[in-house]
Amino acid sequence: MDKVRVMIVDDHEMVRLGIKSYLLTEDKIDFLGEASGGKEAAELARKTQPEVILMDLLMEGGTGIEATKEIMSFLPQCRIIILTSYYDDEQVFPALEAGAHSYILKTSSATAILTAIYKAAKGESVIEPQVANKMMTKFRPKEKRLHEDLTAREMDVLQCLGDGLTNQEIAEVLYIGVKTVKTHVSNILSKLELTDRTQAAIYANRNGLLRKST
Amino acid sequence: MDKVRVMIVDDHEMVRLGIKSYLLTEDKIDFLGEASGGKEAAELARKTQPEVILMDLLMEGGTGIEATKEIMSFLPQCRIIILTSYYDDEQVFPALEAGAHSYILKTSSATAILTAIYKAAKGESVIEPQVANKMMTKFRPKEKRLHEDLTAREMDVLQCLGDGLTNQEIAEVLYIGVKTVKTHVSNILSKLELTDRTQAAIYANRNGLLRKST
DNA sequence: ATATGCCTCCGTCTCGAGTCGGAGTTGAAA
DNA sequence: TTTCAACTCCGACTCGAGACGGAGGCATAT
Repeated sequence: MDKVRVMIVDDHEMVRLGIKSYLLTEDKIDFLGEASGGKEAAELARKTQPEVILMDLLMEGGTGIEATKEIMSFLPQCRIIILTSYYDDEQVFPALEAGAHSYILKTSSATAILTAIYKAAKGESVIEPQVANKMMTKFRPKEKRLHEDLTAREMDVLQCLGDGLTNQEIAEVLYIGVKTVKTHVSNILSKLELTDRTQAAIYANRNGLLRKST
Repeated sequence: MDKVRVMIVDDHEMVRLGIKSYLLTEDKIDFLGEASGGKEAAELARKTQPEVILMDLLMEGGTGIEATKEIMSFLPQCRIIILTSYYDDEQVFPALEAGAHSYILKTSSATAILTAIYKAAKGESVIEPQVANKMMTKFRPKEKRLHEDLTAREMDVLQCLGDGLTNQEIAEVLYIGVKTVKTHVSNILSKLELTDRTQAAIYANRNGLLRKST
């Protein structure tokens, strides 16, 4: 069997150093190079055509998700292993949707990561048990992303609710009548299956649906 | 000048590898060893008497805070540099109170970390600008921890508010009358300088004041 | 041309939320 | 013992919230 062609993407120089120093001691690994950001990663992947990419999720200037999508678009046979620090990351799903192949934690031992690389090269997925649990809990259809049924205007109102504004205040912010605000609020509560504005405010806060100007 | 005696504490094997591989190339660094947890760190520190310790904040089985406290108790002249992944960490203050000397992010370059080590050895502190900003925002007296004026019972009610319960539901949960709940809610709004339960619910959610059973 | 969906607004009605003032109980501190 | 803070409860009052039904304007799709 040939060497496995691997590249690393991570904005933490230390993490790159750590992985690299380990990979270089393995004679079945062909270390192609490293990148510190999404754009750089795509370029490097285009040049070196890796079989496996170790990709950090959280990077400054664009997440690993976008990089994953881009790379998958021109290198679909490439196996991308997501490396992340926390298992309660909200980005597990987007990552897997983007085409990530495995999802492992940085707390894993170096040997576990090596194993993941070899498995990925053979087409096998590696998902941490902790991450798998999160996935299962997220798969309940109800609580998933209920607010995507909202219209644009309703989203505006919901964001105001998340800031604790009264109907009157919302009306002033959005330049509409109080009655109109009430209509929107009623529709929001109905669509989100909630009973009052307080629960809507909590929903907005827990799902990060807030105005930027806050 | 003598070599700087340094040890590493981190439960991520890769991070230890990365830092170690870098430190070993520096001839002004005397690398004493590494530990993966708080207890192990304290033992190693006792044996090797390091001048500088690079300590991860988030570790399985006890945070770096406790380890920092323990080490400072028998090695007060030791400079402990906290290494963390995120700057919005709630543990900045506890860490500094525990005796941490510097607070830098893992996103820092390897050279920046080296600089921090040398500065720490000379007694200088290094605080990331992002962390410093967080500190400043936390220091504003108003918005600081306004909810610590609340009584125990009021905290109970606030936690229920944070879950979106009505007065009636809160009364049932806490085995008290609705009127009593109203009294508590009024006092809470007054103490937190808010106008209605919705804002209280937002406050509770943004400050992590929620019931564990949720 | 008709239909559909969204945004806007109106009036009415009910009900929970919140304020205000007052009051009894307990337990701990002075 | 007295004092004080916290928890509890009451009644009466005001007001915003939310439900419900109805309606017109406007854009897009069919």
